[in-house]
Amino acid sequence: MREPAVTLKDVAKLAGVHPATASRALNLETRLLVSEATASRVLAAAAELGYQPNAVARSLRTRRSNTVGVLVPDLTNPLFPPMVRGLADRLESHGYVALIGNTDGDDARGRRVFEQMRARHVDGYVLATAHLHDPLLEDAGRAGVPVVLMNRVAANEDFPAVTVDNESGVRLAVQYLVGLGHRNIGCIAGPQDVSTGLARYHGFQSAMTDAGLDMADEWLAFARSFSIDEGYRCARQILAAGGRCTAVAAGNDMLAVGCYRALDEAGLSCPGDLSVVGFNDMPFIDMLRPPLTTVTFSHQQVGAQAADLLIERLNGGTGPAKVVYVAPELIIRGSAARYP
Amino acid sequence: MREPAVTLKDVAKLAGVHPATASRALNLETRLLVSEATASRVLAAAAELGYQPNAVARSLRTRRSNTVGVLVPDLTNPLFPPMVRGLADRLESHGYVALIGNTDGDDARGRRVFEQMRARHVDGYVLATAHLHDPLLEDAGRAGVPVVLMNRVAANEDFPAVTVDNESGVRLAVQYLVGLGHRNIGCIAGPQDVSTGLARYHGFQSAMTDAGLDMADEWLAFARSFSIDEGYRCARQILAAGGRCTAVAAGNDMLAVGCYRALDEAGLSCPGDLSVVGFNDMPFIDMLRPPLTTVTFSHQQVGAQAADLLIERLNGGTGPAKVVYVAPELIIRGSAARYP
DNA sequence: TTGTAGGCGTTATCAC
DNA sequence: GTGATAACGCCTACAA
Repeated sequence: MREPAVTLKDVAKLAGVHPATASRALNLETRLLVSEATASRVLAAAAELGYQPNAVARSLRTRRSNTVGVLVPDLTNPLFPPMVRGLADRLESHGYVALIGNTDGDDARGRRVFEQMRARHVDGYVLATAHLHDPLLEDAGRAGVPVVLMNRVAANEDFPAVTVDNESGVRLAVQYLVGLGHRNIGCIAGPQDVSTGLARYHGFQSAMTDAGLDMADEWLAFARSFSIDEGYRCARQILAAGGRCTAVAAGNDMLAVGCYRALDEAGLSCPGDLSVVGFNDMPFIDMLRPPLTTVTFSHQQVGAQAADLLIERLNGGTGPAKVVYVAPELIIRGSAARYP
Repeated sequence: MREPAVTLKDVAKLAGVHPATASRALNLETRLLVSEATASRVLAAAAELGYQPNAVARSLRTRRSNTVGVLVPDLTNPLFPPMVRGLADRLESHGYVALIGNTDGDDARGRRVFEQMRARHVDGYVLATAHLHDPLLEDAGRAGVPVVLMNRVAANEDFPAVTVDNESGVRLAVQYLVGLGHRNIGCIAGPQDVSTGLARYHGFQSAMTDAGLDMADEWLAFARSFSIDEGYRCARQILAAGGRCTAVAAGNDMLAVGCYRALDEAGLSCPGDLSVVGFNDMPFIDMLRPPLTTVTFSHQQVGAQAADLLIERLNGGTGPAKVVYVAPELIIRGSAARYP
């Protein structure tokens, strides 16, 4: 039933050469070490037998695997699939395959997957899960494995990273709300231990200050994760605080969706009773009721750039870590209205 | 900079035993072959050095990898992330890690990823990409690697599989439309070379026949993929055909979303001008405008069951392939209205 | 109970 | 240019 795999030795025998020679002929880098004639004989033999090199054995010998570990905090957040796609496409075109791991925001799980990947000799990592101060990053740094951060950055800039300019993005959103006449603006901030949560909150603060507006504590809530549930919880908290909060800036679209749910449940309307802006412009968010006004950027591009940064490292590139900031753009849809 | 990895030999030396003994002490299965005392000495040494077994070497030796290859047609379809999550969770609890590959509906790409995974010695596959007649499946069968199908099944029932009962699901949806008074019901069918597309179309046909209704060719369109774009194209085609089609059953939610877009663009309203029902109840579909009436089932459960079926095979289970059908349920929301 | 030896499939480093 | 040999790190008969 189970056909024994054809190995290099088989190819060599059929071609009438030594396995080492066959190996040289089969690898582009070493093919020039071998005579034209034998090379083609080996290639023919390989084709005839349907030879597929055993990646595991090769990896053991070469200590490389042409494999990249990708850690994502939450695949069910539609933001990430396009990013992963941009990343995997680019990696693939350079001969690498991406191993995707979902951590569900669980650090312990993230570490397990990370170690598993290391045990499998991944050549590098792309982490979309980084905390500001992340022990995983220190370990990775110590192990000397190239690491690139995606979507999030770390507190120190030791690692190459790609992210949207979060602060500017939120400023765009808040300025827009202010321009619509809003003065009492609340904020559902994301987790403050990851860069996206922190930077967006900072952007909110500075935009409010610039506009000469005060931030009311009761209209400020911190989500423990970028999830719909947490957005819902925070929105209820802000709603319960009462007062005349007329607009809310959410730390990302998932939180904004949670906010929609809270409004629905309270019999309130968006943007009639409350204007809402999000961040990320994730897929499908334009089809909600109302379509969400949010901050957009190219997710695929973030992934592709992360791949580029990693490949640079994998090719031996050194020097200071590049941190790439992708430009955000406000995309105006229907979730924010003029006030009064 | 790069610390040399600690190996079994290091552990053995520190514990003052032979590497073979260390190996036995470290593996649960063989630990009983070693004296209590030395076992704990080895374990202590391993802990002290932070020993992590080299999975590549182990895999080369044992021809197993505790690794499962998962092929998904489109990660950006929100249906799949929860499935993958249910699958990965269950696999992980049995000591396996899932390698996720996205094929983007591209067969050639799917094959490349499949081969890559095979070269990495995955112990089995979970394929959500299967065509009715899929050469990949034959190859896999010949190679003797356990394969389980997820979401889709193959034409022959040689492979264990988990899927929702597509035919019944669509019948539920069509019966509902009929109950609302619709007589002129169209269909945006999915690709007919995959089981979901075919079975749902069959369900549509039989439900129409049972209801004593005729299917009009001009209100029938076949999508080339389960994508928003194709749903849009098909909906425009049906709209252009004119006549009095008052309801449409879409092959899945992505197609229904495309249908929404076509209606929007034509200045038509749903469900006012056209009732629409979908299939899958994918995440976020309940928040669209209008919330989609669709056929639901537990995505995580499909993934978890697929994992169970595979694990059974991996544990040497044999016998005829089980095909598990998960029960569908109609979930009524706002996209279908009474007619007239 | 522990040590020895061999090999999984490749590739790198020697010789020839 | 090609062949022989060793080694990557681990596991497992077999021997002691």
